[in-house]
Amino acid sequence: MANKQASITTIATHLGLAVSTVSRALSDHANIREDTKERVRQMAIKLNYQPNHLAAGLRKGHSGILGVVVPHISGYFFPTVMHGIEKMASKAGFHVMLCQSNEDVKQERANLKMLMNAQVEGILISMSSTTHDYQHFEKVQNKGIPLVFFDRMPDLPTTNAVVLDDHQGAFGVVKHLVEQGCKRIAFFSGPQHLNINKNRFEGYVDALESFGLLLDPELVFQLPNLSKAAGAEGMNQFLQLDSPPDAVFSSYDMPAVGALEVLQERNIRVPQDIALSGFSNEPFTTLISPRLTSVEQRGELMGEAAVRLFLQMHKRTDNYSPQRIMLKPQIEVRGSSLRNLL
Amino acid sequence: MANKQASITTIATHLGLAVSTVSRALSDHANIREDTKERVRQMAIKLNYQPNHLAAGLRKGHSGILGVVVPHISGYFFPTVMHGIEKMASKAGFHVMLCQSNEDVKQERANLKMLMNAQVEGILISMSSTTHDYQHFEKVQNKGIPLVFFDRMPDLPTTNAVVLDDHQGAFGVVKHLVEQGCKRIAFFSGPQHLNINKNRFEGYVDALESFGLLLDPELVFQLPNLSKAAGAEGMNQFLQLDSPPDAVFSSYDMPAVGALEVLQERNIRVPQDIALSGFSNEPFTTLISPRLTSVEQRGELMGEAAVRLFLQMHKRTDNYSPQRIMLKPQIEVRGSSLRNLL
DNA sequence: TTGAAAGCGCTAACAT
DNA sequence: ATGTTAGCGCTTTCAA
Repeated sequence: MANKQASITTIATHLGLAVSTVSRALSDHANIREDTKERVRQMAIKLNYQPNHLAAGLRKGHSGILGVVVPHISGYFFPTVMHGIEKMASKAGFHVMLCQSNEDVKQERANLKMLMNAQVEGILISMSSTTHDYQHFEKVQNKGIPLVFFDRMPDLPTTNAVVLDDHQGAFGVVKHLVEQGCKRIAFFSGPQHLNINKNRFEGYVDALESFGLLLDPELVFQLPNLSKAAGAEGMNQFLQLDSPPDAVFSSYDMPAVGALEVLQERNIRVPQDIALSGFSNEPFTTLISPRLTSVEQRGELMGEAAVRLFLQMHKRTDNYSPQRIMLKPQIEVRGSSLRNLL
Repeated sequence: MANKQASITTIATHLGLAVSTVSRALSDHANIREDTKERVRQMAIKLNYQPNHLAAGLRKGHSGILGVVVPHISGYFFPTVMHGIEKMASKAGFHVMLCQSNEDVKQERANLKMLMNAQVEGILISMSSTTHDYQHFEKVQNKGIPLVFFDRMPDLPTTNAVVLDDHQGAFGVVKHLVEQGCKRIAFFSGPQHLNINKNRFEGYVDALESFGLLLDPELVFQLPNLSKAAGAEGMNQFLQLDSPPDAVFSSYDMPAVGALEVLQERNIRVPQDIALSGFSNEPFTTLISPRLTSVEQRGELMGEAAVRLFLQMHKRTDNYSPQRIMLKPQIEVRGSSLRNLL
């Protein structure tokens, strides 16, 4: 029962007007008589006219589309960021085109290419974890398409990005643990080539130094992945040490749960014997017992800020000095690390 | 440093060929000499040519874009579905354009309009909870644009949809609870105008009847929202009854956690005194203690199936008889409801 | 205030 | 095997 698509031309013919007049009437151009506008609007409704963005975009030279590439649409963090992006973008009149790289550089490259073909006016991207060279990013920038990274970014002088201050987040957690009387603070670390993990680790190291604690390599566990099992493995390893830690700070929440389960099985008290903290503030942190101390990543804010940065770059096409926006993390102290309950 | 966009015309001029030849060469048309193709390809690379999808779409009369509308990009379920959608759509060569309605009909209408303007070739949508009239859906269908609902759908004869068999899921949970020896099974119900909640409730009711249990209205609590607090409220209400339930089945996971916390505070044992089940199988169900029995919703599968259904409809533009795909739920039995541990 | 006409980049008849 | 040409639906000079 498909109606034939009504176009501006259709309206024009029906009304005995020129297409240009109709076009202007529809975009509320000043030099069109009000009654003409009204007639056009009525006819548009009558014919169920829908503007064709493709045609308008082609003619005007911009598509009104904003491209987004995430490593994956799952878990808690990325959807939250996307929520912020979509909200802000649609408010600014942009359509969001979404891709996932599945943590694979090849797909990431394909995604960027495809988005450029779709004539997006900008791309917001969080790098895949397998991305080590950045030529595909340069290609985008060379085309003059604003490229904004969020959360995961390459460390280049040309990088525009919105990131969490992971260093400060990690530093703050360690500070808190020290205040709770912890002296041997262990660390679960993620893959170091991602800026976020590097910064979390450095925040941990710097905090130890600041508070006069030694960095013991035995107390740093490289997570093979970000699962509960990985955390359990790390925890078991720590417990075999001659002098086990009195706190474990995990770069991610899920491994912290793995650690917690190991501790509960062995009847080691949390936080009294070993305090625990994660990072990301996933919703489940408040559902487990004890509740898990963690660092809020401000995903929605991050998404909004990324769009805002894009909008800035979009305005000034002249040479624009790269900008990095650092969001302040917020440490959510909960039962897993809070010893002084009074 | 923005390169001037190279077009097919640019390539043609550089090579002294006609645009049509270049166009054909690039799409690997049979009637073009191999060496010509090669020259064109080389020049395309040299000039850093990127095809313009807008132009191609306009000319060919289809955009290669698939529109998706979700109530919100947050929580666990919708991102999971989107993951499946994006995966499948990109495999089929479609770009995904994403909107959220924020559970607001007005925004939902605006989203559909916008997607139609963007000339999407189909729309996958999960209805907002405030949608009660369906005219905007009919508009889409009248334009001949395939419209596929997932999870939340209007009950119309024209509805194409992929949904979970919520009735069967709920029935199965009650059956399991009965098998665990529960006799007074209470229910947390969601807003009844959404098909999913209606079906879950009916599954509960039908199961009670099947197993010879009476439906006691006192044991049905209408959730004011889907929060932990709502579940706690319902649980407290049940506990004040003269004869409280020995099982609570919540239409959603989060309220079940609220109920669990109330029970733990009062030292009521789960599952021995009161068994508990949720619905949705959110990741946190395996992180809390006891682990929460729940119903897996197959989000990724649902997304994939929705795209597949769209692809079917897309092929046959002739009159297509509406199809509804029912995904089989899977009941994940866990500690919160498992009494016979041997 | 309105109209005529060109053209965005591409594809697809229809030539040759 | 390649070229010529028209046109997708829209915006925007330029002209009236």
